[in-house]
Amino acid sequence: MKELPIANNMDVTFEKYEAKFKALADKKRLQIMYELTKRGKTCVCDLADIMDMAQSKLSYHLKILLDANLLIKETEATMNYYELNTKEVNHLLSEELCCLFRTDTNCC
Amino acid sequence: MKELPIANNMDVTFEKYEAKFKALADKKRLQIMYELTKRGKTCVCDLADIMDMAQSKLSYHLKILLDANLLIKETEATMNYYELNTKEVNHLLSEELCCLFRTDTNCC
DNA sequence: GCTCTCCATCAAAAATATTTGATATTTATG
DNA sequence: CATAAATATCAAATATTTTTGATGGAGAGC
Repeated sequence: MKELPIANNMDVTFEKYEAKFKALADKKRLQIMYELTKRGKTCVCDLADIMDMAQSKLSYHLKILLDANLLIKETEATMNYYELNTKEVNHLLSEELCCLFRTDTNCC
Repeated sequence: MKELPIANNMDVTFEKYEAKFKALADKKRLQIMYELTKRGKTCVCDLADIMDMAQSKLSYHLKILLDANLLIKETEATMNYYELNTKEVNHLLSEELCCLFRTDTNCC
């Protein structure tokens, strides 16, 4: 029976948050979050205009945010809509960051 | 006179948070934060033992956290002590993350 | 069925970040 | 003063992430 270092049971936790912070660790992705906070549910094509970003590049960044569970995706016909995963963002970020990346009733 | 895109005044903000989230976006660095949350002010040599990490590598990661203002550094003689920048961490992270990376009176 | 729009995915290239081992700096100690 | 301990920094090697342009699939309209 292999002994594990004490901190090892935390590894899964660290990995989980690593993924989430990695997703947030990019200017462009923060701007995507910001735009979605302001605009609510938005399709990729509109977002491509707003962000002035090549479509494949935008898809790449959206996927990273989606995989981190920071966004929610909905498909309607040929269009894909993305919106903020408010619950997850609120779980992660402070009240003070709400103006930027959170949508709350009692904030700001 | 050059016109700036509307979102440009936010760029500085996005860059600021990009740097902070980048610093948090690493398993090892999250573990450093965790250890410092538990232990308080700790010298690099002790941290190297705890983290089981080469000294130059540890210094590299500490510098990233320090540059992001997530840690505070104090020099005493030949030893360098690091501790959590509680204020900054609290400004960034949610209450729910306090058990891991925040030191608060009324938390957990 | 053909063509168009919307969007994800892929592979190659480019850019960044991390690791490693060596070296330099500072202070303490004999 | 010589040496040792603690730590930062540097440069080269690796590894990871991001960008780019091309390709393909799915639904809508003709």
